[in-house]
Amino acid sequence: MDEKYFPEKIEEKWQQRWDETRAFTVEMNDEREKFYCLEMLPYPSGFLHMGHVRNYSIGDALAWYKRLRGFNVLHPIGWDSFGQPAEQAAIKRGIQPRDWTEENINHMRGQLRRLGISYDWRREIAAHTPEFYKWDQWFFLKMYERGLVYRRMSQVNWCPKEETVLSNEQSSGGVCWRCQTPVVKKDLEQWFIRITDYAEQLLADMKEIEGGWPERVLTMQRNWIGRSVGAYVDFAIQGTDARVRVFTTRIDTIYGATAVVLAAEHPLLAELLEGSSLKTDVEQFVERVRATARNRTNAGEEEEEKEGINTGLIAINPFSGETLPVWAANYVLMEYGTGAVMSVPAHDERDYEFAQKYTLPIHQVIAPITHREEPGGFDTQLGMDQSREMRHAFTDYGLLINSGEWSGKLSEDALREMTEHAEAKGFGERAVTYRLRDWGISRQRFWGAPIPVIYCERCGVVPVPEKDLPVRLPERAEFTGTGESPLASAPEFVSTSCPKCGGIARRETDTMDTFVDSSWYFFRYCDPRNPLAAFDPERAAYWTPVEQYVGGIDHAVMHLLYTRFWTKMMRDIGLVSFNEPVKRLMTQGMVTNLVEGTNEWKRMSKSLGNGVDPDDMIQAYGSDAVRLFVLFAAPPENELRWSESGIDGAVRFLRRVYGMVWRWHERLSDPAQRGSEPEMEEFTARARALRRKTHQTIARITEDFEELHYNTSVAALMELQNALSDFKVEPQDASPADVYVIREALEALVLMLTPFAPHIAEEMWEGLGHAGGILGSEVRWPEAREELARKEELEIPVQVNGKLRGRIMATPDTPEEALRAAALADEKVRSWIEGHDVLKVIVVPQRLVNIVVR
RNA sequence: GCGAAAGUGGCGUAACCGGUAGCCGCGCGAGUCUUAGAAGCUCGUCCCGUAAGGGGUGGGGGUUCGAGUCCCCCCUUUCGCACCA
Repeated sequence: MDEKYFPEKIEEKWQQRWDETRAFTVEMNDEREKFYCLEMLPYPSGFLHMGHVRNYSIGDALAWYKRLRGFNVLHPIGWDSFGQPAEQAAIKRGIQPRDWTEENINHMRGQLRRLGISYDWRREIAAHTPEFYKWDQWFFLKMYERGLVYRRMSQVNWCPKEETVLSNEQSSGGVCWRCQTPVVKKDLEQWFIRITDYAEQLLADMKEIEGGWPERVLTMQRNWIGRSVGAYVDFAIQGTDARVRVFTTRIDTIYGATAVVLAAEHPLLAELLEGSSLKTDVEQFVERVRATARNRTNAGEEEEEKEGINTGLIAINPFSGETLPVWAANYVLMEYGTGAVMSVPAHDERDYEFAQKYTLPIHQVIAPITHREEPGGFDTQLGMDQSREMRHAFTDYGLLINSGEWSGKLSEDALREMTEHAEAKGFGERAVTYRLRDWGISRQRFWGAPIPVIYCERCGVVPVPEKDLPVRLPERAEFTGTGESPLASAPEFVSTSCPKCGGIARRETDTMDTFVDSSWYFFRYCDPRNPLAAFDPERAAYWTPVEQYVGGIDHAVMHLLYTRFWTKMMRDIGLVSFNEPVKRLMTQGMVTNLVEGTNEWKRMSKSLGNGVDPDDMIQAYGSDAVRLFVLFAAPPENELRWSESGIDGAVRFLRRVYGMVWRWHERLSDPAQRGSEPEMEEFTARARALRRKTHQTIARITEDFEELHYNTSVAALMELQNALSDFKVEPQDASPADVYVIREALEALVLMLTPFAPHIAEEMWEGLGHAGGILGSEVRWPEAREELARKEELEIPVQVNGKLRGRIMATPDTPEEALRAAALADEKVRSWIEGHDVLKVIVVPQRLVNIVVR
C-alpha cells in the first residue's frame, strides 16, 4: 500500500489480479444459492457513454453485494452486435459491417475493463457470430413447425431514411424509433411471429412480476397489448348477401347507431360498390385518404380532421331493424377490430364529431344516472346546455332509453344480455380484441440473422433443414445504399438448391429484426459455447430466471415484451419451465448534460455535443470515483444531471478513507494486534458511540441494497467515515479496545465500499492485512449487531401545542411516566406552560412528548 | 384530450408506521497552513430577526395532540398513450 492514493495504479493492479485469479468466473454449483444479475447488453456503437457507465455500475454494485453475501453470482456481458448503424457505416465508409462492429467491440470491451466491471468474461457473446445467430434461426424453424411464424403480404411501416421495415413498436408515434424520421407505409411480403397468440398470457402473467417490475412498465405493456372486451355485430347490407361485421365495446348503445362506418381500406367497399354510380367518388376518396396517410408527417401533431363519404349503401341494424347509411371514413382503422364500426354519435366522442361535420342524426339511448339509489333517479336531459343542444357525447354507462325491449336496463346488464341475444340470433358474438399486432421480423438488410427459408419453384416455401444451420451471411457484401437488401445482390448467397427436391431455388434475402437476438441472449450466457443447442436446459434451469435486470426505460415495451413472449414460447417447446424470465426489473434514469448555449438538460449524445467521454473521466478521477459519484448523485431511477464538480466530492471521500486506512494499516495489519472482542466495560463512551455508528451503518446499507437505494448507502458510508475521523485517536496511543473499534469500523467501511468502488476497496483490504483479495478469503458482508446499534441515550423533543419548545435526555427504556415528568419539569418547557391549563400530555416512547395546553 | 408519477435550501438529495424537516454531498462564506496558488484541515451555510422569537416542504382547505407524509380542490412539471370503436 502506498501512502498516497493513485487510482490509475491501483485500478490496473486489481483489474490484472482479478483476471489472474478468475475472480468473477462462476460455474453451476448446487450447494450455493445462485443470483443472476443482468444488465441490458450494449449495442457496439463504438464508445461507451455515461448511460452505460451508470447502467453497469448499478448492476455491478449488486453483483458484488450478492457475492459478499455468499451467492453464486452470474454477471455476464455480451454485444447486441447486429443492426443498422454497422450498415450505415459500411455505406458511408466503404468498409464491412463485421469489421466495423468487431473493432467497436474491441474498443468498448477495453473501456468496460478499465471501468473494472466484474464480469465473467468467458461468457461473453456477440449476436453477429454464427455460433449465436444459428440459434436465432433454429428458434425460427421451431416456431415455423408450430405455426408460430407465417408469411403474408402486408402494409409495413417503412423508414425512408434507413430503408427498412419497422415493427409497430419501433414506429410508435409514427416516427422511426432510431432516427425519428416519419414512417411511411409500403406493401411487402413479410414474416410474422404470432405474438398475438400470447396476448392473453402476456397480460395474465403480469401478476407474477407485479412488485418486482416498475408499475409504469407494466402499465405501458398493458396499454400496448390493449385488450378490450366487446362484441362483433353483423349488419346486413340491403339488397345484397353481404354483411358488415363491426366491433363494439358498447353494444348497449346500438339503438343509437345512425351509420355504419368502414375504414377506407375495407375490402368490402370495392366489392359492394361494383356497378354503383358512386363507385368513382368513393374510390377517389379512398385514394385521397391513402395519400394523406402516406404523406402523414408527424403523428405527434394534432389529430387529422375526420373525413368521410356516404357510399350509398344501406345497412340494417339487426336489433332495431332500422336502416342506416354506410359511410367510409378516415377515422376508422383497418388494423383494429374489424375495420368497421357502428357510429353512435350520442355516446361516442369520435362519432359525435363525425356526425356534427356531416350532419348525421344523433339519437340518445343512454340516460345518465344521477342518483343510483333512488328509483327513477336518472336524467334524460343529458348533456344539454341552455341552448338545448348536446355539446358532447355522453360516454358513461347509464340507463337504456329509446332501445325497444331493452329500455330500462342498466348498461352493465345490457352489455351482457344484448351480446347473448346477438349470439342466439346468429348475428353477433362476444369478442376480445387486442391492439397488439403480430411481430413483423423481416428486415431488408444485410447485417442481421438470415431468415432460414428457401423458395423453390416447385415446392414453394421450404424451411432450411436444421442440419444446414447456420445459414451464414456472406463474408463480404456490396453496400450501395439503394434500398435493396445487399443479400439480394449476392448471387452466391441467393442461389441454392431446394432441400426437398434438389431443384433450383433461391434463399430468402431478408434478415431478422435484431430484437430477436435480444429476446433470448441471456439464456445463452448460461451455456455460451454450446455447439449443439441454444443452451442446455439444465444449465438454464440452474441460472435462470434473472433475479435482477437493469436497463433503460426505453425498452419498456419492445425488448421487454418480446423477451417475455420468447420465454413463454421456449416454455412451450420444453426449454424452460417458468413463465417469466425476469423477476425484478430496475429502469435506470437518463444521464443528461447541459446543451451548450442553452439551459436545457438533454440525454448525452454526440449530435448534441453534450457527451462526456467515460475514458476522460476515468483518466482524470479514476473508475472508482466515477462509479461512486454516478451512484451517489441521484437515486438510480432518477434522471442524473451530469456535473463534474460532484466527482470531486467522490474523490475527496475516497482519499479520506484511503488516508485513514494508511494511518492505521501498520497497527491493524500486525497479527499480534488481532485480539478477541474486549469486554464491554473496556470501551470508552466514545468507542461505544463509534461501534454504534458502525453497526447502524451496516444495518442501513444492508437494507438499502434490497431496494437498490445506492445514493443513501453511499451517504451512510460517508457518515461512517466522518464518525471515524471524529474519533481522533492516534495509532500510537490507542488502547486495545480502541484498536478493536477502529478495526471493526474500518473493515466494515472497506467491505461495504466494495460494491461501489471495488479497486480501492481491494487495495485497502490488503492494506489492513488481508491477503488473497476480498473474494478469495472467507470474507462475508459484515453482520449488524442489533444490541450494538441501539442508542444508549436519546434526545427527546418536547413540544407544547405541537411546537418544539425543549429537549430532554432519556434512555431507550425510560418509562412513559418518567418522560412525562421530565418534560413537565424542563425549565424551558415550564416557561411555555406557565399560566395555562395542561389538557393532555402525549408521550411517544423514544420519540417525543407533546404537551397540550389552553 | 386521457392516464400515471412527482413538486422539499442556490443545486443533487435525505426523512422508519403521521412524531425534532433538511442527513450526505456539491456550491458558497470565514479561518488555518503556504512565498503564492492549489490541495488539505477547522468552522459556518433554509428564510426573516441583534436577540427572544417568528415563518417555512407548489397553492388553498380538511382530519389529528401533531402533517413533507393521510383526505379534498387547484396549479406546475415529467413520463406514457393519443382517432384502438
